[in-house]
Amino acid sequence: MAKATRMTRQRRLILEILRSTDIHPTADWIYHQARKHIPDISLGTVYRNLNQLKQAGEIMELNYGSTFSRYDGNPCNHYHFVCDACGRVFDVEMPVLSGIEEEAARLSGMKVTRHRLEFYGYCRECQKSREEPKTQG
Amino acid sequence: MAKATRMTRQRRLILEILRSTDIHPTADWIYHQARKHIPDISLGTVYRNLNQLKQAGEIMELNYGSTFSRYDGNPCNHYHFVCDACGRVFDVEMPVLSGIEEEAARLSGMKVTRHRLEFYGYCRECQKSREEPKTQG
DNA sequence: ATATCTGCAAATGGTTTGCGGAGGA
DNA sequence: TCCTCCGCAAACCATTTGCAGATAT
Repeated sequence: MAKATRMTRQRRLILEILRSTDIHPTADWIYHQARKHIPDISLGTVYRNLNQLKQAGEIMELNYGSTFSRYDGNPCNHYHFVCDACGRVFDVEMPVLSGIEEEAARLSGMKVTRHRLEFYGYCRECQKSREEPKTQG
Repeated sequence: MAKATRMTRQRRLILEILRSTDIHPTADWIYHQARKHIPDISLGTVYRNLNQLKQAGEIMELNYGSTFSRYDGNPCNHYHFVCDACGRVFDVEMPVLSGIEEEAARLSGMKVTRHRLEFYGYCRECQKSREEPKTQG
């Protein structure tokens, strides 16, 4: 049977923080937010709870090329856009592709249980800042 | 102007190793293969060249949830399957989705330059080993 | 009551980097 | 020639973990 878990102050706070933002924060950002409410919470506790919540299917861990993970409080599958310039992650309001997991399963012979789709490029802000300061060619 | 680069023995060997396998190896695996031909090659050199080749668009770095990266000698976009049990990465012979980057750009307002699609589940071998040793309920 | 969780701090481990010497163009 | 690259080894840094005390249930 599954191991029993406790809803501690720390775990509840971390989940609340993650559910109330859409910036896909890093563990460190969550840690600093959490310290505003529980000043002596430790970074280890943040990581332990993020892993526990992930295993429980309450949140998702995102790892898109950077040296650190970001976390998403929305556990339902959806797609992301990652800015190559600033590294920020945004949700893409696109309907989840239907039938694509079945197609991948048929083509590969694997048992497919989920899929992940990400887009890369430049976000609106970074597009702008690339246009303005015309560097000499 | 772009920085000049040299095709050293080490770089050529690393690219050859990566081009001649489809197992999407780790840096360490590449390092051990390379040592068979250049016994005193260093892991640092492997990493430096992998990064250089990646920047040159010759190879791709894959980071799918594990604590380490895997590398792909095929620089053209294609899709992958990652086994949740053994961690191995396989190519999926599925045509690249057309028009999806444009759709994401339209929906999000971002400048989309590329996308990545991954499937997760259990590979053929791991499906088998999950069926056989019936654990008692 | 007691097994899970916490804060603390040290350990881990994949990856990066500074250095002085080597070698590709 | 000379500038990029190499091997070596130490540094880096996000994440994990051992421990002893705290706490949710």
